[in-house]
Amino acid sequence: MFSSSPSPESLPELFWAVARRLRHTGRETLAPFSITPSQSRALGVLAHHGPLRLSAVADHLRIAPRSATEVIDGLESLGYAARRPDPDDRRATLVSLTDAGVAAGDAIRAARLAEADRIFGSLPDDDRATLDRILRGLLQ
Amino acid sequence: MFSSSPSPESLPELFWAVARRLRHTGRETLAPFSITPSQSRALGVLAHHGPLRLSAVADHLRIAPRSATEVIDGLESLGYAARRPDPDDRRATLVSLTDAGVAAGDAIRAARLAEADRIFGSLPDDDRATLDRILRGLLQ
DNA sequence: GCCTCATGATGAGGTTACCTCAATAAATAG
DNA sequence: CTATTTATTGAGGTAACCTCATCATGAGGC
Repeated sequence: MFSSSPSPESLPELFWAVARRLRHTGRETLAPFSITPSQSRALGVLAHHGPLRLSAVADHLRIAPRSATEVIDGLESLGYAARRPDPDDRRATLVSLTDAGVAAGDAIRAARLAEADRIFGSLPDDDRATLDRILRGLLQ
Repeated sequence: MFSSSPSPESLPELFWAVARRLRHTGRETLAPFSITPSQSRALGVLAHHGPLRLSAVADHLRIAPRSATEVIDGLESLGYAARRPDPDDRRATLVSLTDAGVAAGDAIRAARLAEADRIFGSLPDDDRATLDRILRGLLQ
């Protein structure tokens, strides 16, 4: 059905080929939790920072505030997050994880760790360290 | 407006941070051509393979045939591609690049090369080779 | 030649993850 | 007290995919 893909010849192409593979296994990791990638990112942010305003969630996810509303809507309908008014500012809404949300966050984190290990764990230690160093360099 | 991003602590996170940067500069590279990334991919495929059936384009892009129809619609409305009936099969449509399409393809290719050089060219030669080797390993 | 089944493209309609712009309410500065 | 700013959300839009149904054509069996 699909043409055989030629092995990528330039670094960007190679990089994107690996990204595609990572995205694919990432989707598989998330599938059992029936959570979307962006919801899982938001869940991670809330697990890490505790209750946040919607605008703060948007900030951390680097998306528009309006988009954070949607992501949190999703998490709320899954029973993983809850909104409550910010006692300090009646315009604002605080989002926090429910117990189920915390549990899901832990499970997803564990699954992600296993996934990372499955993919990057195949590399020898020094390659992992080198990859880390080079990628960090590409980030400036 | 945005929170300062913490430096990623795991390889996948690091990888995605680099991907985000690459995607961003990729968008900037493509912007002057007012072509979308998927249209540019299709243009590349047509430049490389010559006239193709829509289904073959879909194959190379690894998308559903129906989606190739849309991408080619876009390229056609930009004046970069043209449809004509396949003389060998009256069900099929051949897509080929117009002169403008070929020119745009060349310009985009050059811009992409410059972009890759700007990003990966900052690495020392041996790092580039090592990155190439490690990424290839991650592809299996 | 006719019938059935496979194939190529596309219409209709859906999804995800974003976006902008406008509205509303509440806070704050002058 | 008024003007401006801020926090969230409704309305509506986009890109890049998808599936399913439709329609024409091609190809094989008899």
